[in-house]
Amino acid sequence: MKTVSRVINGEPSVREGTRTRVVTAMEKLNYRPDPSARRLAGQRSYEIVLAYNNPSRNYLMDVVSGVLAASRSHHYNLVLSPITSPRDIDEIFVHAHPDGVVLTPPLTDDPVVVAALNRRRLPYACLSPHDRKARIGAYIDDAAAARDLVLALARLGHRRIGHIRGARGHGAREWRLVGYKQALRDAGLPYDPSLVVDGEFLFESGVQGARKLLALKQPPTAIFAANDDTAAGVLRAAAELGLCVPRDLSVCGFDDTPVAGQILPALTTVQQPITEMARITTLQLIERIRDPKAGAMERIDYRLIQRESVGPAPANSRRR
Amino acid sequence: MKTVSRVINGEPSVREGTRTRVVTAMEKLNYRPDPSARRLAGQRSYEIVLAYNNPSRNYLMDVVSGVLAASRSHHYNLVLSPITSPRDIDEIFVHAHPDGVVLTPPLTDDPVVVAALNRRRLPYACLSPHDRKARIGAYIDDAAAARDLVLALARLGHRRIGHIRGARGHGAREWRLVGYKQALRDAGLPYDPSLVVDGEFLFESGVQGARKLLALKQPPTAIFAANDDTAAGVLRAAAELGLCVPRDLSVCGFDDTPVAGQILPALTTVQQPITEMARITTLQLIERIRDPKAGAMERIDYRLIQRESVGPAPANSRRR
DNA sequence: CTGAAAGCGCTTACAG
DNA sequence: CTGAAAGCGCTTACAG
Repeated sequence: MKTVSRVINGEPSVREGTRTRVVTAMEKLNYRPDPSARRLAGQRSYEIVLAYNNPSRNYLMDVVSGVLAASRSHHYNLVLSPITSPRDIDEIFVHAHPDGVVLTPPLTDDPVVVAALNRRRLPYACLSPHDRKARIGAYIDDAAAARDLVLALARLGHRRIGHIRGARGHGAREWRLVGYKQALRDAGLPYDPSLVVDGEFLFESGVQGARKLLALKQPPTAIFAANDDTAAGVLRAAAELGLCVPRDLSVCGFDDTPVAGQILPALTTVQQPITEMARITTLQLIERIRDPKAGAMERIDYRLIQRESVGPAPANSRRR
Repeated sequence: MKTVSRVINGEPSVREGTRTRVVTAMEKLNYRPDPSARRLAGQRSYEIVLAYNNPSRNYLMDVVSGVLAASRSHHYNLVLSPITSPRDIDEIFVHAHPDGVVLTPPLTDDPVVVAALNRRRLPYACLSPHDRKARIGAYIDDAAAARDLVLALARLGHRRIGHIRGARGHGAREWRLVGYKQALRDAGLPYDPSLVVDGEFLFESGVQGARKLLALKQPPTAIFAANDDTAAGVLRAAAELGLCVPRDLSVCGFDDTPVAGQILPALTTVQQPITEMARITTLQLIERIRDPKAGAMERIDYRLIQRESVGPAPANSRRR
């Protein structure tokens, strides 16, 4: 019995001949280990919780695909845990006794959540956290991507470039602002705080933010929205004001969600491979479950996507 | 022991006083039944599989929310099962031994899938199937909703109304065409097959379909797209042709996805409460798991959403 | 490297 | 209505 168990779980100390005989017999009998029995006897759940409170459906489904792929390939089950409030992080454990947790932003940087996990000594991995040190998971270099985007605007002659920020608590909010400022420095443009307004990664914050920016005495000729939904809101506000994009105003987003390619004009944006990032994050978690010292924070490549929403700065603005 | 088990599982034959004593003790000890042990001893998984092959992320996440809500409230776990090919329906059972399955379109009407489930005598419920008889689950009256939409176009003076259909295999594709034809009859308009083109519920099919329709000798003045993504594609094609919506062309979609309210112009569409429908569908499944004769097919209400993409028919078209 | 025993924490008959 | 026994199908020590 123990020998068969060893073969199933890929443990050492089984002679090759014995292993082969066991595997052959398993195939012949079409034997599948009973998950419930393994869990009960082994005192582990083989469950991975995906904790989320991110409202974006597109983002979440891409994450789910990646987590699912990684967990299945290692015989883990996925348990979805929408977190209504970070204080309710413990409600996870009512529905599951997971072997590990995958955190999505902004839960990745929520002190209450992280403390609860640490207290239980439960392994966890983070997708796109703000704080990348002492964490395992995956991320893209948001700052570099934002810098590339804004630098491209500057090269097209834009001198006043607005930024509508992401939602508080999201690491991406901070890193994308860092990249924005870096690009201004690199392009020799001044940093004007009035050109940076708050946002929430939502369509509505794009509308509000753009209205505020475009009402300035010296309005921007380009707006870098923290994500595509926000950028879509900017397009809406621009249309309301009778501005033509990109002739009168350049706009860029971030994420390359489906809407980015479908909206008019199509958005220049940054593509991040969310499914792949989620898969890698989950793989790190699984390594850590096996060995508390294993797992790393992996950097994943992003890609700039050039579409219709960006053009040269209006001629009159250049003369200023 | 048996008595406690009865209390936990809400079974009869426990004196009220005894029940209270058990419940009090459970709370005092913060006792939670071990799911693995229940599964092993009870020979059931307490798992519900959500099977899907629908590419729309928005739709799927709404479905997940509803299925999750219903299954949690009845102590079931949700297992996500993306079905690459209907022939691979059996791959579900590699990862789970579910007590029941929730089917989403177009799997709801896939004969291979349904046959596999019947063969295993596994309870299942359907969300928006084409065939509503002999099924349990939830649906909206797609035909009535489509009829309302198209009738509204006719009342605005449109006499040539195009339709871009949904994807093959989806019940909604058929029912929405039924409603379209019904509206034409009700409005006394002829049915012209050249005004109905194929589609796949995708942005790209909207672009292609609209190009085809607008290239007709007598092009339509209004297009009813089978869903919002398709309608977004229609807007794109219209813009390419220099047509102004709704002045030159009226467009309506279906589903009221986020893009419907964000696109320019915002789409007139039908809102269906997908999360609620998924919740009800799962509840039907849970009833059927308990009793093979229980469960029903519930009709859920839809709502017409009037926005900017629909207007009166162009004056010259009325003179025809 | 392999086998026999004990036990994971419940549910299911079954006896009272 | 309640209790004691057996068993669900594995894994974990432990002996050889």
